[in-house]
Amino acid sequence: MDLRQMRFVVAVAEELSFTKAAARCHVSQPPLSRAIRELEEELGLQLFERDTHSVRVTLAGQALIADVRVALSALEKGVESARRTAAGLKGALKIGFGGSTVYSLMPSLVRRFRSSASDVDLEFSAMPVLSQIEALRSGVIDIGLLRLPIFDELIETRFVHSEPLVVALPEGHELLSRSGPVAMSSLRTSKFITYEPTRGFNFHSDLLALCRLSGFNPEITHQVPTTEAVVGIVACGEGVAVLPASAERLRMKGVFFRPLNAKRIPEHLSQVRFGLAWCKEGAPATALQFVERVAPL
Amino acid sequence: MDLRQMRFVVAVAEELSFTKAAARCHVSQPPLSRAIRELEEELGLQLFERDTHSVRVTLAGQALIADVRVALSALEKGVESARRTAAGLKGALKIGFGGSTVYSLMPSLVRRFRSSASDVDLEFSAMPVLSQIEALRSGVIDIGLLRLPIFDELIETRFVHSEPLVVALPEGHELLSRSGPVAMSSLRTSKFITYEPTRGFNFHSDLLALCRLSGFNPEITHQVPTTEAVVGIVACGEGVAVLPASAERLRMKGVFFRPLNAKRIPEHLSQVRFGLAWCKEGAPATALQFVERVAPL
DNA sequence: ACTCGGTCATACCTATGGAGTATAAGCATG
DNA sequence: CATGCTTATACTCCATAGGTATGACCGAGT
Repeated sequence: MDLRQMRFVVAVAEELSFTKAAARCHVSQPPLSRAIRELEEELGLQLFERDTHSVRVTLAGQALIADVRVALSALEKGVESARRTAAGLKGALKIGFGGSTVYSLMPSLVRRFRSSASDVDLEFSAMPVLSQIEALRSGVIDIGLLRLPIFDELIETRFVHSEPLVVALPEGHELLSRSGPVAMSSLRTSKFITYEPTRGFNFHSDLLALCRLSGFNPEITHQVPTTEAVVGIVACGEGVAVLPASAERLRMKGVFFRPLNAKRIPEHLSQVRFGLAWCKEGAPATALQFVERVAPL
Repeated sequence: MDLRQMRFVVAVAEELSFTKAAARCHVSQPPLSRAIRELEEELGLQLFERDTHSVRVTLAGQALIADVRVALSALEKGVESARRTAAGLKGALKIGFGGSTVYSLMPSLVRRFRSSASDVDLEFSAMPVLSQIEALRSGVIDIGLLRLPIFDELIETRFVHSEPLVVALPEGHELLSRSGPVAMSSLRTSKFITYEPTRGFNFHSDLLALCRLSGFNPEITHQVPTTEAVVGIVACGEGVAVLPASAERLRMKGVFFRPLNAKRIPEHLSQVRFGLAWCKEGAPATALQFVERVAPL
């Protein structure tokens, strides 16, 4: 038995006519007749009862055809499934997210992706940016959601959106008496809480640049890995912090946020850029699909 | 895609080697390599990643192969199913049973058949013998369980077993004072209850022959269609009845059974023969299978 | 009753392509 | 570096799927 015979048999069973079935299968009638006769001989079973004017399906034929239909549709499904897998619309995708991306970037991106690629099984890992880069290289994650820029020759990135900076001030801080943006220079005497300086994650150095631009070197009292930790320590009254605006969503008792006055600060310092990262080589199709669906060029 | 390619793909995925897969498929390696390359080209998808020393299945390949396996096994199942259907081991079988066959013949035959042909859907119809013959000819039933002999040129029969005759006597009948077999001649003065005389069903005429053999003409007071009715009317005290031994299983208040003394009675009259009947032409395979399983020659 | 139109089966030819053998090319392992 | 395994390529042969032409058969319609 081969696929050709399978399709022929199904067509004859549906048309109850060799001629019509042949037309449907885009072959002439004699080859179809012969193919079916050969199949019957191969199986040693009569599948159709036919005389010169009518065709009936035998019980054995019905039994066979029911399963042939199943086989044909499984095949069709398989091809479609393979296509979707190759296209990255089906399969698995491991997403790493870090820093404050969870507050703004991740939910909207994942929702957007899910709505157009519902067959992809997502797996999430919260991890700091540095770990993300290593995780990308080792295949632990396929896509990283993180702060840009990243400098790694094996990693490709794409910008998604940027946020202004805000200043987190502890309850009782003198600057809270005035409303409106806070100038960097007015933080000259404050103590700073910030992220740990890690390779590839440059928020720390950006803070130093910001302060120097305003003519002072910040006094950094604590360096912790996560946004939650930074804001938590600010809440303790230990100091102030400069953070991406989405950190404002972390409503924590004892902490108030003010926009940072961005006048006279170059954009690459006053805006935090977020985006995607993936391996240039060996990234699964789902990752590339994610990139294109979520952040088309 | 054709079946050949499907089998090749599955073999390569399982062996992770073109050479071994080719051996398993009983072809040499080059045709297999080519077939798979052609399939990949046809689908526009890479199914295997291969270098000169190792073969890996791509994600798309895995997706395809999963469904190909389903298709292949559906096909195998279909062929098997068709074979069983053609052989009469699968499908439907309509069984008609009549008279007293339900007391002995039917349960044992059906159990025997079920144990060896569990895929056949049975359908039962209780019907008198005459109706069975017509039902067989019209295809309402495929197999009849009935009293033999049947004389119909389109119907074939096979003997299964025979029973002796018994006499059903109403409570208070004089012959009940003695135990042991009852001679036909001692019923000379009794009134008789018997089956309706119907074409093809010859119990009635057999009773007349029995009585005449003992030198009397029976006085028949009631003629009813079923064994239950005959025994019921005996229970009313309206007369006696001669019945197949299995009728004894009809334990009815006011009725007692005695063996019929079979001495000097020819066997065709003293024994009731039961068996199967089916159409000589056009009987479904399940009916023929039933006959051979249940009453092999 | 007979012709006509439609059906499925048969005969035969052509050409596609599947299978084989021989061989090359590439990468591990010793 | 050589050997031995792998997969890929080149080329030939023939089995067979497909086509055209035709035959056999049956039902419908005149």
